Amino acid sequence: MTVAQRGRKREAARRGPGKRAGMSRQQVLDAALGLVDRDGLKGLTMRSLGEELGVEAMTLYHYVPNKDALLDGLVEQVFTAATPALDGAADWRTALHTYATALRAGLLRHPAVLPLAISRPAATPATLDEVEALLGLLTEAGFPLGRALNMLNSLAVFVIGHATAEARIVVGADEAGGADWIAAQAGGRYPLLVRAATDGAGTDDAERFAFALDALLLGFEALRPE
Amino acid sequence: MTVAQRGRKREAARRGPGKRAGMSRQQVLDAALGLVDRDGLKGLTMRSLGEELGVEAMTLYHYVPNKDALLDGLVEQVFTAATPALDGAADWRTALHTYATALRAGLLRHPAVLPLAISRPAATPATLDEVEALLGLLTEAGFPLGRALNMLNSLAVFVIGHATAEARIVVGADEAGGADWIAAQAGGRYPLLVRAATDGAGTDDAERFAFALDALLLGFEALRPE
DNA sequence: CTTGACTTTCTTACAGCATAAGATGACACT
DNA sequence: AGTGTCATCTTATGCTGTAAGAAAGTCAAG
Repeated sequence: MTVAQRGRKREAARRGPGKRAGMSRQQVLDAALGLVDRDGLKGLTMRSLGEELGVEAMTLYHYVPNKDALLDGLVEQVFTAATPALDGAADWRTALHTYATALRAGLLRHPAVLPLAISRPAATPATLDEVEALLGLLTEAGFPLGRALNMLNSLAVFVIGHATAEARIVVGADEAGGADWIAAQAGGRYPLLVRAATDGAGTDDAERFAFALDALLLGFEALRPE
Repeated sequence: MTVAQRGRKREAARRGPGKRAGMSRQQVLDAALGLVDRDGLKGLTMRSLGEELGVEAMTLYHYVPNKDALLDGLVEQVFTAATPALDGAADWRTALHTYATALRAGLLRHPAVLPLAISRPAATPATLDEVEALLGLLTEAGFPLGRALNMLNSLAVFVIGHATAEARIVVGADEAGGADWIAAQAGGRYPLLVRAATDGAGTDDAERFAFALDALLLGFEALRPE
């Protein structure tokens, strides 16, 4: 589509049927992720991905049963890369804090994939390892198993949700929802909102995340049995 | 609610150009929401929506500039309906609790729309009123304005994220991620996860939401200045 | 060295999608 | 009666995912 795309595309070298391009599912996923990062979700079509790899679109169906599976693979990919390695023993509070912070950072490296992430469960070996380890820490600390699981799930939802909200991926993005807009909506009806918008108060994403994360973990602590 | 929503499609009565069908943006949105509730996001096409309303697809472009705007309208619709009316003075804790609980319930009435909701900001009059009121409560309680805004945003993200995760809208849904699956993945590698899965521990969505909400609000309280 | 199965790729084709452009008729004013 | 504006339909275009099958390479067995 763009100049950049033409630059990146492999020289297609007019291959006939039978001539192998030598690909793997992993390469397909990598290329797809790159494409999504560059052109957004809408930029990922079987045709464009094929072009990226110097291959016809239908060839991809040999590595992936259909496009939905490709998207699932993308999410899996992102999660695996974003899941931090937990280095041994720490108290559960700092472990969860580290986990959440690293996960957020990792997810924000591929913002366009996030809308897919919330509705698709990603159970990769990496995440399972992580969850198991964290469950160990939490149960040791006195949380019942079910509650510990709830905590981890909530934390994951929390991080993914925040990351998704931060990366406002509005496809047809042409919004103008600033202070002026709010003020125009109804003059004196929203004094606090207008003040906040003009101040720029409460707009720092990282700060909001840090604050809310602290609050959540503090709340978990407060609700700990014993 | 409307005729279309009840599933009774209008008889298309072969209308010529110029013959009015007498519609409104609101009717279009209502029909679209009904269609999405019934057939899912993929079931909503301009053609199907037109058929639902007894009208050609292109006619819809008179009420909506393009499909993306239609989707935005859908989100707006759902949020407006889901935003609870806040009845006057209460302490901020219970106000936020009520707000979050009602919002979750409202959102879950249209699960298929939720994947759209996280990435699309919905600033409707109803939500603005609500936010302004809650901001009032929070600043009165001693929270700085920026922090109060952060709290509300985080709470919204929290609720939307939870609701979206609850309504697992995997389009090509054919997962089997139960205890057996986890066990099969790696025999004794995930003892806690397997135990949780077989127990069914930590699987109640409503309970998880209630618990995490309590934790978050408790954390907010703990981080309150003064 | 030939044969035949299997794998990977390409080719062609189709139905469905959003939507651009413009024709058509009906109503509200003048 | 004439004119303009609005709501609708008609037609057409270039996308999309993917089904079906042909072609060419690789490889194992006879």
